[in-house]
Amino acid sequence: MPETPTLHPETQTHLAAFQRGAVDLIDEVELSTLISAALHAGRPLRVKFGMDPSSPDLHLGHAIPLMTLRDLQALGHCIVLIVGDATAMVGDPSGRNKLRPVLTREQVEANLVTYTDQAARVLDMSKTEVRRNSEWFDGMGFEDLLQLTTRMTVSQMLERDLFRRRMEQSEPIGINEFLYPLMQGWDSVEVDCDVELGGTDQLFNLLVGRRLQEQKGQRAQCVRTHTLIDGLDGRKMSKSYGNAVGLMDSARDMTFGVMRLDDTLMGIWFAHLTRVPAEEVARLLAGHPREAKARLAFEVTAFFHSAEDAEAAAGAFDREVRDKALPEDLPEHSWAGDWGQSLALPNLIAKLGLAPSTSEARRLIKQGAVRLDGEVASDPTSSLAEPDSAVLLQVGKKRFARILPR
RNA sequence: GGGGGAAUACUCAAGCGGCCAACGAGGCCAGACUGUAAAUCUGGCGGCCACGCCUUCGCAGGUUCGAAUCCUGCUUCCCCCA
Repeated sequence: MPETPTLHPETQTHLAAFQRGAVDLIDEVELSTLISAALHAGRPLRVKFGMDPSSPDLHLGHAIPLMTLRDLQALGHCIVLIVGDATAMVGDPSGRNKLRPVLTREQVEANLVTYTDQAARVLDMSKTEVRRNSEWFDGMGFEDLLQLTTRMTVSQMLERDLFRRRMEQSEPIGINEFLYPLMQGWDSVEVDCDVELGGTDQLFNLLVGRRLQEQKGQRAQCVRTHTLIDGLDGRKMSKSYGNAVGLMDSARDMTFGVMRLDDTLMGIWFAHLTRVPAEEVARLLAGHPREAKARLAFEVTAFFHSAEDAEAAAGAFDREVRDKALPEDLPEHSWAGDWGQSLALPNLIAKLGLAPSTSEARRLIKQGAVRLDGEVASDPTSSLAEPDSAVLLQVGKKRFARILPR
């Protein structure tokens, strides 16, 4: 980013908060003017951020913009969180090549609660303005809707690469999906937005806001996009890929999760999810990757939990994974009455939930993944007799159970 | 309104009427190796009272000794023309 030496230092500080981690910043000059004007007038900027009410489980990918919003909040700006309850009934086409399922109002409300609970781990919700866009869309009549649609043409819509791609691949595009960018843009008009934040996949939608505001005679909002963070394995982070670390995860899960991160992604994670100074990050990355990652895991975990919890989790990781010791809180199961004198090993494993089916359990046994008191049990036809003392059953590296006598 | 296509396991995607629990890829699981990963190598991925049995290829029927493969109807989607 080119420094602009003529800026007032305070303006510079505020601008830096927007710049940090930004991919697109439209337009930087506009924004710095806006900032200094706001500072001068002693008014906060209205920074809009739309939540996606269709996926209530937040993960670290979602934390990236929230961290920025947090910084802005600390600088005194006003965060306007838009709950797209009206848009949710349209279905956001972003990032999906398929039509999205449409949500009901009830689902949206339920998701909103979960969402804000989670966002509160990063943001000060008491200082956050939460608006539902049904506030203005519910009252809109058919004529107003038509008016809205006249503001853009089909070819303008098709500029969006996602739509174009879907056209080319003969995949369906619902007419309602064209409404989505318009609605999102209209939100900006309604809340008199100064700056809108969104993922890089949102750029098109964000720019529609500029267009609509100008058409309505408002000052066009500035737009700032952030990286969509990759998941642990480099693919887009998503719960459905199982490569995500959730914001509500326990300190332990968070630490263990981050430690699974691909080495090459550590730099990005440091930059976006921690506020460790850049020089220090560089130093860490130059050192042993394991140390760097341990630090990353600590920073992230400590932020969402506490330094103590993070340390404890790090300790557990070292013991259990590095030193291959047993976890401290092994699930314990007593020998059940209806298991008889002895039970076939595959069935036992399935009953304890260590494998989804006896068939799967058999495979695991054949592959040498199962240990009884540390001894590999590789015969799927073997069975375990009711024990007189605790027996340790291990399936793979992560699944354990202690079987106790009745 | 007319015409032409498509529906297969988590995803993508093969599949001559028998040799199909169904090629392949991704993904996932396990083992080895490691710095926790990644990469690499190996094996596996419907279920069960398990050398056998049962249920799968959009849904419902039918033809056949035998169907994911043929026929009929239905449902959903896509494309083209109007």
